[in-house]
Amino acid sequence: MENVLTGTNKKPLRVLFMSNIGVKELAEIAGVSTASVSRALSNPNRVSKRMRKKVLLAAEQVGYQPNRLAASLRTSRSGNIVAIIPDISDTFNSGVIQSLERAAAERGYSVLFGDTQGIRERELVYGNMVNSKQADGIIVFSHRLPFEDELLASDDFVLPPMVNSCEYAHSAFRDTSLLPLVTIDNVKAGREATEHLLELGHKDIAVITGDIESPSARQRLEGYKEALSQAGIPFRSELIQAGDYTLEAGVTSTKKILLAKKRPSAIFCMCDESALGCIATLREHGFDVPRDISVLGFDDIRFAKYLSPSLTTIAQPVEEIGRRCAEILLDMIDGKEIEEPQTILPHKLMVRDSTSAIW
Amino acid sequence: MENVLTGTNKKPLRVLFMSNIGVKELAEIAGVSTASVSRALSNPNRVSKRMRKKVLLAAEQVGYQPNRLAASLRTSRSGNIVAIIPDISDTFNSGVIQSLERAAAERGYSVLFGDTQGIRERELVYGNMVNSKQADGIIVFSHRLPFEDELLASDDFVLPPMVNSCEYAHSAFRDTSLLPLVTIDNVKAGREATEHLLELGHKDIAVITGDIESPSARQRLEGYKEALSQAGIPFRSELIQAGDYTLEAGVTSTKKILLAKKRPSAIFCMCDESALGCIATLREHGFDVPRDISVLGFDDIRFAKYLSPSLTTIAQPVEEIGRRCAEILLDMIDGKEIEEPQTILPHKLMVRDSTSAIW
DNA sequence: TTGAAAGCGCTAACAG
DNA sequence: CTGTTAGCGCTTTCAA
Repeated sequence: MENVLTGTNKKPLRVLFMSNIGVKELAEIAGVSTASVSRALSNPNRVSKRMRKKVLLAAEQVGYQPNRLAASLRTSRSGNIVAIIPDISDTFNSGVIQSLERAAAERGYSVLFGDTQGIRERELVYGNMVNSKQADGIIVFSHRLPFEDELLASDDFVLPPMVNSCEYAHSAFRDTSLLPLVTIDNVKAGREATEHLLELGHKDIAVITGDIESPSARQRLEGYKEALSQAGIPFRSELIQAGDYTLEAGVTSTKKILLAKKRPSAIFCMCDESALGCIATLREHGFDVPRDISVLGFDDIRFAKYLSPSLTTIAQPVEEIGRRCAEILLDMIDGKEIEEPQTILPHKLMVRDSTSAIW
Repeated sequence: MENVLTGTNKKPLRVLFMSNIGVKELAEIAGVSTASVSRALSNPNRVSKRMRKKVLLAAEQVGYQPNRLAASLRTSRSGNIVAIIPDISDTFNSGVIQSLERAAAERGYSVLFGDTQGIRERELVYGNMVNSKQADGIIVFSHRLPFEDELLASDDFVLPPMVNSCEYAHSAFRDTSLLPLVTIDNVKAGREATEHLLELGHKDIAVITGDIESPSARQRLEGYKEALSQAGIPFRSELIQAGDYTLEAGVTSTKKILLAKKRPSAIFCMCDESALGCIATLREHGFDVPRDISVLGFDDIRFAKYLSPSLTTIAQPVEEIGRRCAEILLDMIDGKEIEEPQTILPHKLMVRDSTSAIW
């Protein structure tokens, strides 16, 4: 199985993808030991300059490609992290993912991504990748821990390096208060969104929530209540529609809202995609936004400002959320102590054309 | 380093994440050989029922988790494929990715994704993951092969399992005619899009193209020319604006179009995101769509129909594209012969509200 | 600073 | 059908 690189010049029957040379062959070619090859390549400053040069040159010449699987097996570091995401095609998520991936790449890590569609089974599959050594850590985009309850309840089970993105994971079987997370102040954001509408003179403000199981949605609703209460306006539960952070929820919830006896003059949607569905539905039913009904979104997704009308919304620092998640997770993997588990990033109300004064 | 599982009952100083038991320990516990353990777990039908039962039970009891890295090293199958994508937050791409990932998961594969931002460097990094055995195959979303030209030019280098998604990769150094790809008939789609506008009475039809380097954009333009020529309308290059399949290109190209002496009555955008930017810009300049100018998109992204106006566009079978890409790639990895490298899927013109008759 | 050698955890001959 | 054993390609003691 010798080939051109080792001197034998007869054409091999079939050259596989690239020269399939390992440390051993490379060491032979360079005339050094495998240990030196490994060191020269992975710990360049632990060998002499000459050695380094010799090895690097040989590696270059034969197009040596280290087998990272073997290295991982030996070092028990896979160099992968896994991102567990309910829906990767969601515009807000994909923005976070993008910066996440970039930040991870900068530190030499790749991102495996698992789109779970919210299916428990699939969460478990991806959560298990750390067990099976395919990944060194996990970024969770949902509020559920990707492990069997049985496992979570066990004392023998310690959570692997893990970071929560934009959510507060909780479990009946495990204290998650120390789980690092990167998010915004959702209560405050919900309050500010509502205050904006109140300032415009709206009193009947409907809400299309995110997944009501999710702490982020509950917190935003909390903020809504706070703002209402501060303005002396009673909370009316019939104005609240349970959604799930999707475009479709925006559509169906809006239809329900339109059936109510007293129509609200404004709708606070807990994500921009829902707002998009909401506006489309309102238009379909003959209502103009914002003239007849104001709509306020959440996230400030990439094209919120290009919609018609451009969307008033709460901007989340997508890029920074992703980056911080990666940084914290990689720090954990490196064994660093995380001083402050909760990273609360600033949000910002973006006032555009989908909201207007009621008179 | 014995622990509870092996009988010693003193609490270990620190229990690592899960019982760190390997085939060897498991074999001992089950009272069989490591080979049998491996077989029972990976090739259940190659062992007796009793053996299977015994091993599975023991594995269950101790919470055995196979180290997939080790298995991969041994079998030289990583179980990963890598998707090389210019921009993962692009709505069309993320739709394809989603189904791709699902289809891969069904066959036991995970998807590593690399967002390249169109940067050559990063393409090479991800392309190299097959060399380093981290992935078994590649799905390329761009028209560039993710390998150094030097490598491509070399006879010793054979392409790894690879599939092109929605594009025709080409290289000056390598014949890519046999590279499997999954796409639609872009020429025909471009023609049909244009014909739709012609039928509505439009004669001055501007185009905002995709990346002009990309075959898909060229083909769509080809179709545009064909339709024009068939209608006896001369092609005018000043109507063509070079874009790059982004929202921002839609904005800037539209501004340029509006500066022209003779304003077109319709604009054909080669992707929906560009169309979104186009429409927003037209509106900003006081033009109503479709009354003043018709706009036609491409892709039929998830929310095209919810935009205002809802977007007339060419629908691509996103779900099927992703699935087919995965299937073909995995077949290649499994060594199956691919009978037909080109998979051309049907597209469909979706007529909505952003286009209308000129009179 | 370098080399020899052990072994990460698994699978796959091969032999029984 | 089951067990013994030899590695996959790398890193990392340990000794020189």
